[in-house]
Amino acid sequence: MATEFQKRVWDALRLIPKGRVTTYKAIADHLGTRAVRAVGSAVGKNPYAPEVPCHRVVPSDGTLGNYSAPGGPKRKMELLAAEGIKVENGKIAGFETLLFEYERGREDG
DNA sequence: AGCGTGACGAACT
DNA sequence: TAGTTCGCCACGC
Repeated sequence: MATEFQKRVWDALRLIPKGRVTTYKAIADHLGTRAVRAVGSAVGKNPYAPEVPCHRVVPSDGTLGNYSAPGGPKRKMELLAAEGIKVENGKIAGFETLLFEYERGREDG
């Protein structure tokens, strides 16, 4: 079994719509933490790989980042391509456009 | 309880 | 623009 923190992360990944991508920063902020490291670490420990779209998570840099799964970042790129997300030169095509953000109940905009 | 590491981020040089 | 460094929180030993 995993810790509560990890479950928070994996649950957040499931909120990512298909054909979209999010950033570790967004998740970290969504969880209320500032350590994107802790998030990435939890994502990497994601045992529900096919159930949790960990491949839809990318750094704020717009790059693929890393991938612990058997295949490496290359496999991650193919997974994104299967979602309709194209990757060029190891970076997300239209990253800022496909970027998905979590709602925080903001009303001021 | 303390030290080192990690699927990152932002600032500095 | 590119490379390097510190900080962050949680996990494992």
